[in-house]
Formats: sequence, C-alpha cells, structure tokens
Amino acid sequence: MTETEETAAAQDALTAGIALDAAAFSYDRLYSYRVPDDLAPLLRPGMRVLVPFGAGNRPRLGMALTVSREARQHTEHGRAAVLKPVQTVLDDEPVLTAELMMLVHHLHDTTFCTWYDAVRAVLPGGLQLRLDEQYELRAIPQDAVLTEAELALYHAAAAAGNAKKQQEILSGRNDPLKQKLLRTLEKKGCLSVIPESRQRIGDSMRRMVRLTPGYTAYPQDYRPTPKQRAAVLVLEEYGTLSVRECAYAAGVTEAVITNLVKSGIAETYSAEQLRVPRDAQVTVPPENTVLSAQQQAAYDAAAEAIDAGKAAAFLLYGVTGSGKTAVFEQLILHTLRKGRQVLLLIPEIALTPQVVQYFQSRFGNQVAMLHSGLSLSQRYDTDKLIRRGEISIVIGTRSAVFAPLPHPGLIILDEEGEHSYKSEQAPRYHAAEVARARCRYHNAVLLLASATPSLESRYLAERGVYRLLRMDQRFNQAPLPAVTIVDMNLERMNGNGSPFSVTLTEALLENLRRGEQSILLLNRRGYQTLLQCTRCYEPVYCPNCSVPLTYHKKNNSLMCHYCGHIQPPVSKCPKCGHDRLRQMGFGTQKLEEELQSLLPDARILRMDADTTMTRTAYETGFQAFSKGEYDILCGTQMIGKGLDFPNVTLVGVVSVDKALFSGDFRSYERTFSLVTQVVGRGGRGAHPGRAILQTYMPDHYVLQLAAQQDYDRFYEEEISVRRALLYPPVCDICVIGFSDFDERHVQRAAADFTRMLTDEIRQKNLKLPLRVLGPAAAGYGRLCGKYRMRLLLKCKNTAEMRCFIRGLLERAHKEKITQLAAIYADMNGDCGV
DNA sequence: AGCACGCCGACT
DNA sequence: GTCGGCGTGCTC
Repeated sequence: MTETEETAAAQDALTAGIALDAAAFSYDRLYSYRVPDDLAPLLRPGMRVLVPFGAGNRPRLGMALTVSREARQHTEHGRAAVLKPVQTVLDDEPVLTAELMMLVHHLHDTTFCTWYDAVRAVLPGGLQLRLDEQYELRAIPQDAVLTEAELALYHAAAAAGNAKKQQEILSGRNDPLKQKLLRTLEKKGCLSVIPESRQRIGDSMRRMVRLTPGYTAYPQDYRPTPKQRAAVLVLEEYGTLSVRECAYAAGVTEAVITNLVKSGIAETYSAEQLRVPRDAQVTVPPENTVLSAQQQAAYDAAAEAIDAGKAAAFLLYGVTGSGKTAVFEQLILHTLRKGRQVLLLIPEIALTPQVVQYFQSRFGNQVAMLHSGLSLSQRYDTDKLIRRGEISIVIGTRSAVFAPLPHPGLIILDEEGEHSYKSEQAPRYHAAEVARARCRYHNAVLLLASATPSLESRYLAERGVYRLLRMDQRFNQAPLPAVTIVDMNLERMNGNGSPFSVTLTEALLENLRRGEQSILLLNRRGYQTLLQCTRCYEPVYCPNCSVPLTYHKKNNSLMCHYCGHIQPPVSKCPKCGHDRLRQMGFGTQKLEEELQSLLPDARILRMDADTTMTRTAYETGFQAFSKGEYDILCGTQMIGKGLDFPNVTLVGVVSVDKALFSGDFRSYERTFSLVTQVVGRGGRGAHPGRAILQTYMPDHYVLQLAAQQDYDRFYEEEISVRRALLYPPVCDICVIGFSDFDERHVQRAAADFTRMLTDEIRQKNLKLPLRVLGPAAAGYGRLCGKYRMRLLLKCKNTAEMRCFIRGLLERAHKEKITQLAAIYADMNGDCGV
C-alpha cells in the first residue's frame, strides 16, 4: 500500500492508545497504533497487546487504554502520521475495568510516574506478564554471508539434541552480545524470533471424578474388578472427589480410576481449585452488636451518607479504645445490605491476620485479604473471586486500594495517618488520594479513621473537605491510663544506669505480682545500637550507608538496618585504628535481656522486625500474649497497633527521644502518634491502667501532650508551627531526589537541576507560588552505597504546578542531567531519611 | 533504553 | 574510497 492510499483508507481507522511497558520517563506517552482488521473484533480497552516499537520494531508489551475510530492524527508538518499496527492481542477479556483505567489516568496526572508504572500499580497482582522469546532456526539462505560468530551460534543451536536445549543455547537473556547475534541472524533470514508473553499464574484446575449416570442407573450392567470396586464404593459414599483423593481413600493407584473411566463406570472432569482458604464460619453475628451513643452518632452520620448515594468523606477521630472497629463493622453491614462492597485498608501486613479474623467471624467468606505478601497464585485467585462478586469485603494494605471490587460503597482507611499509606516507589501515590478518586467515581463514602489523625486530614476536616466525626470517650467508659513522666536525667544523677527507672521497675514488679500484663515500647531494634571508638569518638558506620551499624547478639554480627549489610564485629576503630571500642545505646534485644535479669520469673515476648520475619510469627505472638501466655510484651512500634489486650494494665515507654529529632518536619507528629497509641493500649479491660513515659526531655510539649492524650492541643500547637514555617498542610512540598554511586555526580546533578529550575522560573515568568530549599544531602546522605541529595519545592499541588515539574524532569533528561544521577519527583512524600 | 543516522579518522 | 568509532535524536 502506498502512503497516499493508506492515508485515504485510514481516515477513520481503528486506533488504540497504548501505554508502553519499560518506557523511560523521557519518552513516555500514550502511543497510537493502528488496529488491523483481523484484530479489531478482539481488542477492547483494558487488554494487553504486543506492539512493534522503535526503529528496530522490537515487540513491546503494552496496555490498550483506548480503542476508538478516529480521524488520523497529524504530525507538526501536517503530514498524516503513519501508524504501526498492533501485533498481538494478549488477553481474551479486559484485565482492567473502566474504573481502574480512570485510576491509571489519575495516577499519571498526580504522581510523576510513567503510564505503565500506573498500569502496573492497578493491575491485579497475579496478572503480571513477562515478555519472552522463542527461536526457530531456518535454512541459511544461499546469498547470506554470515560472520564467524553468527555461524558458530547457528551451528551450536542446530547441533542441539532437542528443542529445549536449542532454546537454551539461543536464549539471549542477560547477554547483550548474543542478543546482537540473534538480531543479525534474524535479519539474514537464518532465524525467526517469535515473541511470547508468559503469564506465570493461571487458574488452578483439579481432575474430579464421579460415577456416570449410566452406572448409577444400571450398576448390574458393569463388572468392576475388586480394586475398581473399592473406588466405586468410595464414590458412592462421597459422590464427587478429586481423582487423587478418590484413589487415596480407596487405597488404589490412580491407574485404577483411569480404567473405571475407560469402562464407563466413572467420568472425570476438571474443576477450579482455589488456592485461598474459604472455610470461615460466622461465629459472632454482627446484627447483635450494640453501639454506644457516640458510636451510634458516628455510625448514623456515615450511614446517612451511604444512603444518600453521593460521594462523601469523613474523618473519624476516635480516641484509643473508643471502639472504632465496631463502627466499621456496622457500617460494613449497612453497605452490604445496599448490595455494595467494602474496602478496609490497614497500615501493616502484620496486622492483617487478626483484623481478617475479626471480620471473618462476623461476615464469613465474604471477607478476603489482599496484600503484597500473598503468593502470586493467592492474589490471582483472590482477584478472581473479587471480580466475580463472591467477595464483598476486602481487607488489605496500601496496594489493596486498587482491589477490583465492582461497586464499592464504602472505603475505610484505619490509622489513616500512618506513612505506610504513601508509596515510596513509582507511582508514588497516597492510598487516601486513590480512595477519594474511587469514591468520587462510585459515589461512595470514604471514612478515614485514627486516634491521632494526620495534620493534613485534620486540616482538611477544618476546611470542610472532610466531615469530622468525634468519639472522645472510651468504650464502656474505661478510664485512660494515668501517665507518669519519668525524668531519666534524675535517674542517672541518682546512679541508676539501667534502662529502667525505679518507677518503671516497681510498676513492672507490682504488675507481675498481680498477674497482669505489661507492654514496653522501645523504638530501636538490635542489641547495642552503636559501637564507638574511645579515642576519636567515631561510631562504626555501615560501608554502604551513612548509618552507624547495630550490634545483634543473636548472630554476633554488626548489621545495617537500612541496607541489610551484615559483618562480623570489629575490634579496631576503622577510622583511627584504636583498639578500644565501647558499646553504646541499647535496642530491643538488650532490653529483653536486661528485663529478664531484672525479672527472672517473668515470661517475656519480644516483637520487632527481627522476631516477626514471618507473618505467622506475628500472629502467633499476638495470640499467645492475649491468651496470657506471657507477662510482658516488649518491642518496637509494631506493638502499638493491633486489637485489644484487655489484661494489659501497664504501658512503659522506655525511650522515644530520638524519634523526636529524625530531621523530618513530621517527626513530632509521628512521635506524638506513637506514644499516644501505645499509651492507649493499656487499661481497656476491667482494671484501670497506668503508663510510664521515660525521657531525658520531660518538659517537651510533644511528650507532655501525648501523656495527656490531648490530640486537640497537639494539633493547635503543631499547625501553628507549620503555618509559621510554611510546611504541609499549609502548603505542599515536592521532593526532587537525586541519587548515584558517585558523590560528585549527585552533587553536580542537583546543582545543574537547581540552575535549570531557576532559569525555567525566570524564562517562563512563573506566577505560581514556589519556594526552593536546597539542594542538600538527604537525612542519611548515603544509603545502600548510593549518595543521596534532595531539593524541596514548597508549592501548591495544582495541575499547573505538576505540569511545570514534569517539564523540569523532561528538560533534565534533554540536558543529560539524568546521566549523572537518577532523579525522581515526589509530591508530599517523605522529607526525612 | 535501543536503534539508526551521520560525521570523523584509520585503513585497504 | 570504505569501515567502523560513538555523539545526537527519535520512538505511534
């Protein structure tokens, strides 16, 4: 077809808008492809395709976001752009719903990611495709001239014993040289390369067996052998079984079943097998729950909004122990009765088992959990059940916000201020933002809940964006623990060098005597947190990070908590060679040890990232503690969350002082939240609780307010600081991050970018409010061997501003700054670390 | 990222 | 004259 013919024929050609996999930010856009006539009936938006891309027309994976008949697009010169054709359609059915495609656009508009980054985020987990190649040798054409290397590879492959060996020899994975040979061989006609997409996960099927209607009607017409007879008896008893189970139950091999089928006595068929448990029983009917007056008021407000069928957002501020979970439960019941589904997000994977258990005991098999810790096949099956409408309640972590529920009516974010709701990789989204977009789309209700709402959410509630619901009384009027602040300076002056103040020690002993449980918080894991030279005072640093190494006693090694580096302990200072090092600080391991020697009879459970590597460890730990198998639970912040422990009457905060000064403007907020939550763990049952807060800064207002559980005062204090210093939520902050293994590269990239930014502001005569801070080394200047710098842009997060930043990133690539260092932009991301 | 195009020096 | 170095620019 000549170009003119093609132009005429293509006036209203079927065109697909494709998001390309593995496209770098600099050339990422929606590419238009022609849909050939034979693929036109197959291709719909939300399906994956292979398309030829670039000068070499190498097949690329892509997602069709639009399929439409539209007039031909034109290039700048007015000449009709010649579109390449879609090569293969990979899905039979769309894998993305219209709503998920809306979310792809939303993510792309708001988070400086590529189109396919956004696609990957919303794509149900089990559906990730991998691109692969298959090779077929052809006869060498007569006129072909091959190089020696080409000939060698060709003959090696031709001599391979079998097809599998041949593929192995030819496979050019991770071998650029071989890749090149394969391309030239293909060009010379000696080889065909067939692109293949591999879906690693599919439906799991099981061979089932049952008796035939013929046999059931006239069993006397058949003559089974004795072994077959045994299998028939099993089938008569159970009706239908898997072939395997049947053979096992009858004590015969599967060959016997095969013969049963041959003789027409039985028949087999395949049935779907789910790789997720579906055996939950309702033991606590939610209809029986009785709410307190405050709970009822919060429930009524949200339930009314659900009935109204219009998008609405609530911030539920409920003090620790006010019974938020019961409100969730009743709102879920209400939503299900409307025929709609519910999404409940929680901040940590480790919390899912107990939360899922709570809701499964009330809603049975309608509940499923979804998080990145599931195996691909579990995710695949869960997604399938959700799409099919067999799941009405999804409980999960951040990524579950994309769960393909057909028509959610309620989305809940529990502990909404937790920073795990913000993704730290592209797409750098916040689950609350995505949830808001989903609620707008479905006219659903968003419920953000916390005992210590983030400043951002509380601010939005004040501005009327969220409706504020308050629950400031504890359920059953249980009193808040009485908090004592202990000045550790006085303890040291009085000669107490141990991590436990006299007050805390006595309280622990008292609790032990009474048979009541205690919780101890220390936000440092490991044994000793620092190894320091006694001459030059230099701590022993991680070779890859600007972080001191932590000594772990269990494996007698020094570990880095950021990059995972492990090394044997050193006996000489790496800096000055001095051979006397002293161990400083203490972590949860040492805390446990000292606690044990202080209270030899106490049964102590330690929980931190080291003891809860597996999720079951967390679950069994929590269960054992709530059953009373331990007296004391000590650990890092993870013990501050989770469900009730009614028998806990003492909460001790051993130390959180360091958290107050982590270098992030949010460090006060986080510390307040941590202390408030862990203090609120106590005194939920019959006995009143007490809390002891050890600190070297007893007068610090954050600790004072946390001790009083006075969130409102804390908010007022903190918001005035944010106003004065211009920090979120009063403005937005966009972090521009730079990183590379070479320190000078990072410095030059950051400097060049900043220069370019100032130039761009002047040139474009930018009217948007913008204040530039930095560039400066990131909190930890080096992590995992990479040097890191950052530039902070205080700005207003508008479409215009994002467009400006996007432009900067593109220009950074054009000016080759991205060759010096990796650059990312993150709106309202983490400004510390 | 990959690939082609194009403009320079070293070679048959 | 031509082969191949890699700097530059584009990718529907």
